[in-house]
Amino acid sequence: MDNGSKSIKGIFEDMLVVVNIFENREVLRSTYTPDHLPHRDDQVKALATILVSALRGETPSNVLIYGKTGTGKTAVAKHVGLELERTGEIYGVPCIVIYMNCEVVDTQYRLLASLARHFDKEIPMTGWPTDQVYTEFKNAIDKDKRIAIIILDEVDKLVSKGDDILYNLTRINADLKKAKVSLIGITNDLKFTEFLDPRVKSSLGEEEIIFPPYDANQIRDILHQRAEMAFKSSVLEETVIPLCAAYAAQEHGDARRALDLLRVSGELAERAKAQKVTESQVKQAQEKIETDRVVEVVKTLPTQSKLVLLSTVHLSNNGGCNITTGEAYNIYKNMCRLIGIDTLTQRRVTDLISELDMLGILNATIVSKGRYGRTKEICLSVPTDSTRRVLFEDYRLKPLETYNPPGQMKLYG
DNA sequence: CTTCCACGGGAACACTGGGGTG
DNA sequence: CACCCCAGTGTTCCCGTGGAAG
Repeated sequence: MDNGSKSIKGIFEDMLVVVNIFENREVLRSTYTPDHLPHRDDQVKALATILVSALRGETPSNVLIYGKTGTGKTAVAKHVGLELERTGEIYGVPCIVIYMNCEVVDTQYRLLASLARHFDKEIPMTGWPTDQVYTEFKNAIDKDKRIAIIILDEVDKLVSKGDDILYNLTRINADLKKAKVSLIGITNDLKFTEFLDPRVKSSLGEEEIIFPPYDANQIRDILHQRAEMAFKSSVLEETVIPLCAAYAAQEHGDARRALDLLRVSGELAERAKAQKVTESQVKQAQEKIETDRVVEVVKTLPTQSKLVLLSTVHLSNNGGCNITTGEAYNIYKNMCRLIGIDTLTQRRVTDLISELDMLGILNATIVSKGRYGRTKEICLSVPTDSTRRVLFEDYRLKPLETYNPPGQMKLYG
C-alpha cells in the first residue's frame, strides 16, 4: 500500500465507516410527537375532560394553556387533538382540529386566510378586505354540522397587533348555524391576558391549564424514553443523560433544549467517530448550540441592524461596556455614508438596538447620567472577533473591514 | 431647581404586492 | 388598461418624560 492511494481512499473510507450510533435521530427533534408524554398525564386528562363535550355534540369551553417553552404544551395539545379527531370518527361525531402557529401566521388577514384554506377555499395572499376573508371562512366552516377546535399556538404573538381577531373568533359561534367553534390558546407569556380586551379575556380563558416546568428528574425520564428509540443500545455513557437533564433544568426546565443537547452530543460523537457519547461531548454540544444560534441570528439580520451591531462591536473593542447610543449612532452614520446606504434616524436605531437586546446579542440598560442626560448603556454579550467575522461575510459590509472609528483616544483609566 | 440627552409611545406616511371594477 | 381599495411593514416626525449631576 503506497501512501498516496491510501490517503485518497482514506478520505472516503473514513466517511463510510461511520460508527452509526443513531437508530433514528428524528425522534430527538422537537417536531416529533411521541405516543406517550411522560409527566404530562394530568394536563392530558385536564384537556381531554374539557374537550370531551365535543363528542357529545356540545361546544367545549375555550381553553388557555400557559407554560414556559419546552414544557410540552404544543405536544399535549396536538396529541389530545389527534385523539379527539380519531374518537370522533369512531362515534360518528365530526370533530376537526386545526393547528395554527401564530408566530408564522401573525396577522388577522393571514390567520383567517389560512383557516379558510383549511376548508379548501382559495384566498389570495393579499388584496381582499379582511371581513371578506372572514365571511369566506365562516361560510366554509358552517357548511356542515361539526365541531371545530382551533389551536392557536403562541397566541401572544397575535395579540401584539391588535386583539380584534381574537374578539371576532370568540364571537363567531353567534354567526354560525350548524358548526361550532372552540379555541385553544397556547402561550408562554403568563401576563399576556393583562393587555387583552376584558371580553376576550373572559371568553378565551374560560378554562386554564398550567404547564409547570419539568424538573431534572422528569427531563431525565423524557430523555430516557426518547434515547431508547433514538440511539443504538448502550452507546450512551451513564452520565450523559443526567448531564443533559441538569443543563436543561437550569434553563427553566426546557425539554426541547434537553433533546437538542442530546441530539447534538450524539452528532458530535458520530462525527468524531467515537463508539460512545461521552460527558465531554455534552459540554461541547452545549457550547455549539449557543454559538450556532448566535451565528445564525447575526447572519440573518437585516443590513441596517448589522451596521448598528458593527458600530457597537467597533466601540467595545476599545471601550468595554459603556457605549452610549449617541456614540454608536455617530459611527453608524459614518459607516452608512462610506458604503452608500441611507442612514436611519436615531429614533429607529434605538429600536434596532432594542431588538438586538431582545435577541440576546446585546445588553442594553437605560441609565441616567444626570446632567449629561439619559441614554442606553450598551454592552456586547457575544465575542467581538467572531461577530466581526460573521458580519463581514455580508458583501455590503466588506468595505468596512478596514474602517477605524475616529476618536479612539478616550480611554478611561 | 434646572438642565440635558436620549427613551419610547403614537400618529402619519411611503411603499409593496395584491384584488376588484369600469 | 387605468384606477382605486386593502393589509401589512418599515420608517420618520413629534413630543412628553425620567432622573441624577450640577
